[in-house]
Amino acid sequence: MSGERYNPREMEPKWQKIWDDRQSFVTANDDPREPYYVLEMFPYPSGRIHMGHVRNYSMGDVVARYHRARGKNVLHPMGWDAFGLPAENAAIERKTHPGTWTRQNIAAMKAQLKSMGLSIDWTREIATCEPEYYRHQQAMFIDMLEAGLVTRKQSKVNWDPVDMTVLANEQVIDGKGWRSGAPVEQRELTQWFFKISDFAEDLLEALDGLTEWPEKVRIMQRNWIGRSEGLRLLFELAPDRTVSQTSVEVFTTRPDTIFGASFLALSADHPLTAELAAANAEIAEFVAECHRHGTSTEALEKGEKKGIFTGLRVKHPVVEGETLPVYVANFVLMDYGTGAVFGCPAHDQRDLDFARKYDLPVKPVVLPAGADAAIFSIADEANTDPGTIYNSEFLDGLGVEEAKKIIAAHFAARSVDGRPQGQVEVNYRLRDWGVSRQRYWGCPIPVIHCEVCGTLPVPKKDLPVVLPEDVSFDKPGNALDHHPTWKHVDCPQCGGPARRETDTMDTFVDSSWYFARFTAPDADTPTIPDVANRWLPVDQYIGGVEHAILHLLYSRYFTRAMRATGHVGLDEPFKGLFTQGMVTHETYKSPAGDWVTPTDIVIESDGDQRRARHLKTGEPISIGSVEKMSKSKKNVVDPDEIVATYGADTARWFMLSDSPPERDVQWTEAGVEGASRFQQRVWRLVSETIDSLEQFSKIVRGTDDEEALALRRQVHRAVHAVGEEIEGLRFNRAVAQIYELTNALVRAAGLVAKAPEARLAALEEGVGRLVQLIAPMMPHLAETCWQALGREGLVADAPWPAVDPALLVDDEVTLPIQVNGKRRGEIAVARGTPAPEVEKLVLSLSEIVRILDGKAPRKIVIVPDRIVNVVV
RNA sequence: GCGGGCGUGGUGGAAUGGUAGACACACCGGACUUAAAAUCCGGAGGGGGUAUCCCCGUGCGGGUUCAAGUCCCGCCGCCCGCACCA
Repeated sequence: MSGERYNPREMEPKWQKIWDDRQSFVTANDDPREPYYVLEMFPYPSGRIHMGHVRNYSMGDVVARYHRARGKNVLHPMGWDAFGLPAENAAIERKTHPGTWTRQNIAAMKAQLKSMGLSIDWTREIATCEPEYYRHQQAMFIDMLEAGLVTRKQSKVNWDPVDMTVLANEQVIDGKGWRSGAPVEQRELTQWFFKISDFAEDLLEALDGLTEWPEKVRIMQRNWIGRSEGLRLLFELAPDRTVSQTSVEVFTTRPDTIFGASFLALSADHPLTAELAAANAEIAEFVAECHRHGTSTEALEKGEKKGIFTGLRVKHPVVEGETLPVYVANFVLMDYGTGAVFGCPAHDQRDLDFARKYDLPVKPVVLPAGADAAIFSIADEANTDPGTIYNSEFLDGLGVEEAKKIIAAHFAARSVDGRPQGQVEVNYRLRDWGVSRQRYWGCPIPVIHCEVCGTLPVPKKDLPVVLPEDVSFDKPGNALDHHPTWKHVDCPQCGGPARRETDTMDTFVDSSWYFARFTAPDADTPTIPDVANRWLPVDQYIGGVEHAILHLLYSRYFTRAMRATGHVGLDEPFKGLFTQGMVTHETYKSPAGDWVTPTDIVIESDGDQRRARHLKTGEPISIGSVEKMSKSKKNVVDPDEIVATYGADTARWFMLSDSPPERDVQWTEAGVEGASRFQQRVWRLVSETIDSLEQFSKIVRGTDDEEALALRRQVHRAVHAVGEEIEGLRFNRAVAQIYELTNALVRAAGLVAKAPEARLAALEEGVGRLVQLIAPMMPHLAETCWQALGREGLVADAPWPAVDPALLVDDEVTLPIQVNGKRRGEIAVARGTPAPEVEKLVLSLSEIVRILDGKAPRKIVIVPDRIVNVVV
C-alpha cells in the first residue's frame, strides 16, 4: 500500500465512469427530500473552457456536493448559451454552418467539463440553439405579446452600414463598427421590445428582498433602473412664436429652483427642433452635427456643452412678464423625460457651463446653510447642496424638499393648453428592452407580417419557427433575410401572401429563462409550473460580476413576465447570488516587446528574486504585471493541460485555495504544485493509516488517551468549521481548516505506534472524516481514499459527518494576559473559571508581579474564557 | 463627476472590538540519500539584546475604548461600475 503515489490520471476517469454508470448525480423531480438548486452561469460554447469556467464550476460543485451530503435533493444542471454572433463569424471565416461549429464546440467543452468530475445531472442538458428549447421561447413570446408585455416600436439604433446590422453599444468603438471599422450611423428601425420599464418600480423595490445578493450588484441595478421623482412642467411659448406648438414640456427634479431658470434647452431630436430645423439651415446643421457625434460616443464625454439659439422664447412660469430663450443643446437626451429641460445655472453644473458659454444669467436661489445672502455668489461651481430657498418670492425661506412640494401644488393648480401646468412624475433611466437582432443565429421571432391583416403571431400549432439549414453568409447582413424562400409564408389569418419576421431575438432572452427550463427540460410546455415552483428560485447562483446588470436584470424581468403568462408562480429567479472574481496570471514580454506565453518560459529563483528565460531561445524575459487571462496578452493557461498534468482535483483545489472567491485569483505554477503536493500528502496519510490498521489491528474504541481525545476534538471542530465555511461560500477558509486538520492527522499518525489501542480509532475516524471534508473539492481523490479505507459505497453518497457538540469546546481555555492592552503572558484555566479566581491567578503570575513592581493595578478587565487586561 | 470596494510579512491571504500575521506559496537550516528529487523536522514581520526580555508594526493623521486591522472623523493611493439621466 504505502509508497505508491496517487495517480490522478488513472483514478479520475475511473471515478467519472462510476458516477456516470451509477447515475450518481441524476436528480428526480419527485424526490421527497428538501430541494436545493445550485446553478452556475451556463457557458457560451466558444470552443474550449477557460480557467474562469474551472473556477466557477469548482465552486458550484462544492456547493452541490456539500448539500447532497447534507441530505438535500440537489439540482445541479448544465447547458449551453448557444446562439450568438461568434458562430456567424466562424461560419464566415471557416465556411461552416453556425450550427455545426456550435455543436462541435459543445461536444468538445462537454468532454472538458466531464474531465473536471463535476456532479452535474447531464440528463437535463439543454442548448438554446436547439428547436426543442427555442420553440418554448417562441411560445412564451407569443403569450407575452398577447398579454401586452411585448410591443413593437421605432427606435434609434447603431447601424453598421458595411456589415448591415445593428450593433450593441459595446460593439461601437470610437464611433466605428468593431468589425467593419465603418462609421456607425444612427438609424430609426422598428423593433420588438419587452416592456421592462413597466416593471421598473417593482424591479427596484424587490431588490430590498434579495438579501443573499451582493450589495454591490443590488446597487448597480438600483442605479441602472435610476428612479427619479420630479415634475413635468409646461412652458408657454411667447406669442411671437414661429412654430405650430404653443407650449414646451420639460421634466425636472428641481422645480424648487424655478425662480433661477434662465433658459430652456431642447434635444436635437425633439419634434420642435425638427420643425425649426426644417425652416432654418443653421439649426439643421447643428442637429446634423449632434447626430454625427452621436449620443453614445466618447466625443461628448469630454463634455463640451454646445447649443444654438432657436429664436423662440417662453414665458417664465412664475415671474410675470419675463421670458426665457429656447436653445437646442447637444446634452439633452430625447429618450429621457420629455427631451427638453429648463436650465438653472446656479444649481446645476451642466447648466452653469452652458450659461457661461452663452452668457446667460446665473441667479442663485438656494442659499447653503451658514452662507450670507448678501455676498453668496456662484463662480465656476454650481451649488447642488441643500439649503434655504431665497430670491424666490413665495418660496423664500423654505427648505428644498418643502419648496418642491409647494411649487408642484402651485403648478398643478394652473393650466396651460387646457392641461395642468405641472404634474408630479416618476422617471426611470431603465429603457424598454429591444430584442430584435438582424442576425441568423438566434431564436426567430415568431411573427408574420401581412399587408392585409397586419402583424400577427405565428399560431402556436405552427411552432417552432425553425431556422433554415441552407443559409449563405456570402453577403453581409442578415442571412435569414437573404434566404430565398424562408420568409415567404401564407398569412395565418387571411391566407394571402405574407412575410415572416426575419429578425431574431437578442441572446439575452435565451439566458433569461434557462434556469426554469432545467427543472423540466423535456416538457412539452416551456415549464411545468408545479415543478418549476418547487425548484425555483435557484438557491445559489454563481457567476461573473460582468452579468450584474443585463443578464440578472433581464432574468428578473422575464421571471415576472413568465408569472404574468402563467409559466411560473414567482417573481425572483435567484435567491442567492454569488459573483466570483477573475482568474489572473503574470504577463511576460520578450526583449522585442512581444507577449510570451507561460508555457514558453522557465522561471529561475535566486533567493527572493525571480527571473524568466525563454525556454527555446534562452533570451531574458521580463516579468510583467498580473492581468486577467486573455489571448491578446498570451497569459492564458489551458485547463486541459492542467488536468492532463496534475489532474482535475489539483486544479479544483487550487482554485478554491488562498484567494477569497469573490476576489481575483492569481494562477501560479507554484500554487498548482502546492495543491498537487497536498493531494499526495492526503494520499500518504491515508496509506499510512491503513498500514497502521493492518499492523496493529486493534482498534479499541472508547479508550482514548489525551492525544487521541485532543485529535477527536480537532476533527469535530474541523468538520463543524468546514461546513460553516462552505455554507458561507468561504472556500479559502474551508481549505485552510482542512490543511490544519491534515497537519494534525499527519502528526497523530506518527504517534499511533506509541499507544495504538488508544489512538488508532481516533486516527481512523479522523482520516475518514478528512476524506469526507475534501470530497466536495477533490472528489476523485476522496473516492479513492474512501475505497482504500474500506468504507461502504461512494463518498459521494455518504452523509456529511455528524458533529458531537461536546467535542467542540475544550474544557480548558488559554487566557491571554494583557497589561495596558499589550500581551504579556497567558494562563490556562478551566472553562468557566469565575472572574475573581482568574484575577487571583493573574496577580500571582511572576511576569505580572514583575511588571506591577509592587504597585496595585488601577483596574483589571476580565472577559470570561476570553482575555484579561490589567490596567496600571 | 456620482456610486461601490480595497489597502495587513517577500507573496496569496487569516483575524464575532479581545494573543495581528492562522493556512498556504516562496525562502533558509537540518534529517534521509552516493547525489538529486520527493519526504520528514525546524526557522522566520522589522529593530535591539548572549538570553530572560524590550521597542516598533495592519496606507497616513486624529479620535472613541481597559483593549482598534476591525468603530468614528479627515486625508492619500489603487481597483471596479455608471456616466450629459435634467
